[in-house]
Amino acid sequence: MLLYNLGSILSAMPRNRREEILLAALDVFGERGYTGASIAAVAERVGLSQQGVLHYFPSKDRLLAEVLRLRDERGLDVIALGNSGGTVTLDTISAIIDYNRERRGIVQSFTVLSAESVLDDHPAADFFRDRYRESREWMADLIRAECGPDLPGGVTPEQAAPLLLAVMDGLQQQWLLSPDDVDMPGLFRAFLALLRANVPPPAGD
Amino acid sequence: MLLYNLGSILSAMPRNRREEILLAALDVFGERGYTGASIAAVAERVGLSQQGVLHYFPSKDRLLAEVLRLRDERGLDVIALGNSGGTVTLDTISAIIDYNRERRGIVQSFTVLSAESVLDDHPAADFFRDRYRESREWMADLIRAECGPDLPGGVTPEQAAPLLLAVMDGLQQQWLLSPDDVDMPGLFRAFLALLRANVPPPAGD
DNA sequence: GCCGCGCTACCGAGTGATCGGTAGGTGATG
DNA sequence: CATCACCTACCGATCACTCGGTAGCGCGGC
Repeated sequence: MLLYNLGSILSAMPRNRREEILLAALDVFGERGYTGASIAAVAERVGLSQQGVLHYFPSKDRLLAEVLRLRDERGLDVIALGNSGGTVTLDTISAIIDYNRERRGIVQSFTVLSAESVLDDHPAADFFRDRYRESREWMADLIRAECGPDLPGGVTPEQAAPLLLAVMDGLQQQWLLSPDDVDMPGLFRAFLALLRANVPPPAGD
Repeated sequence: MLLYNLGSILSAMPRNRREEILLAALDVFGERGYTGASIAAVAERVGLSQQGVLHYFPSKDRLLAEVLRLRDERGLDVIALGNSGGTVTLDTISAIIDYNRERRGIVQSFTVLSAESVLDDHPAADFFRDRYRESREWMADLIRAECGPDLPGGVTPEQAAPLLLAVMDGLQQQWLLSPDDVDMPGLFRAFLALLRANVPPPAGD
């Protein structure tokens, strides 16, 4: 579910130490997972001591929270940026996935963190639970607007929405493991083709 | 020691220590992830010392490897169980997902471990990479056998296979976070309906 | 029958490394 | 003189893993 989370934010030069740390932390979380990551590793990446990082963020949990908050704040801009002025469509999302293929680190960070969040008492659980809920609603609206209320096979937009998010997540998972075997953008477009297939409704109507 | 005898009397199925450890490890890995899990936690769950566990499995990596092997065996059992003697179909997979809903711990273990495997140098990376590759081929065959070579929207079975696996994984992710909001089996069947939208339902039976 | 011998199944104690986090300081800037 | 930025030093906990045992069991020899 890497929708808001595009990489363009990260390529920008960090303005201050705080932000520098947040960017490094996102990288490290993506490489080792939240549990496996250490504050010291983040510190090393920005040329600080571990306590230097703790000066800006009082705990590892808070650091994670701020990393996620940063993506939330900035990510919405990116979608607006992706199709300047127009409405978001399924093709916009498709374009985002195209772009994601070149930002493996970011994809991995969010895939890892969201998957890890299902662990017992994980500090990011609420974040991702809310995020999925919002995304499902948003996607259902988007699908209905584009495909109408009736999808092939009698599927509803409310059903298609979690399926679409699942496809995004699942494809990222497979792509991260075998980038050469899995054509993530092509497969996502194939899924869109399933949604948009013109199939005569089974019975009357 | 009398304790051993007592233990085997109390447990319904007197399994050996190795297997006991593997089952406990699967649980612990599912709850804390591989990185976050400790050998000591596994040991405590089976009433051994940490060194007792290391007596059976020389390292944490090896323990993980054996756990995954066990899970694969069990998974095959479930498939065989789901349709005794017959060929595996998409509905068989659907039945497995029904069954999985009542086995949250197992689903979580496997979801967490597979997601974690995309981390750099993760010991389960090869396992899951191979497993996905095999599953994609197997699923493509299965879809072709059931839906023919042409799916709605011009999608091929080779495209539908990774999509189906992605849907399974992604739905598990959402379901684990919000079990009450996500009807995993129903949504999976909705995806199957998308795949079968233009094929007439099989006659007979 | 019982005695030693090797084998399995563990455990207690400890290794060095690393973890997240605290306490208290220093030096530069204002 | 105060505040910020960041440090050294340290803490207790925990990590995977090693070492060196010991207790019980089966087995062969006498």
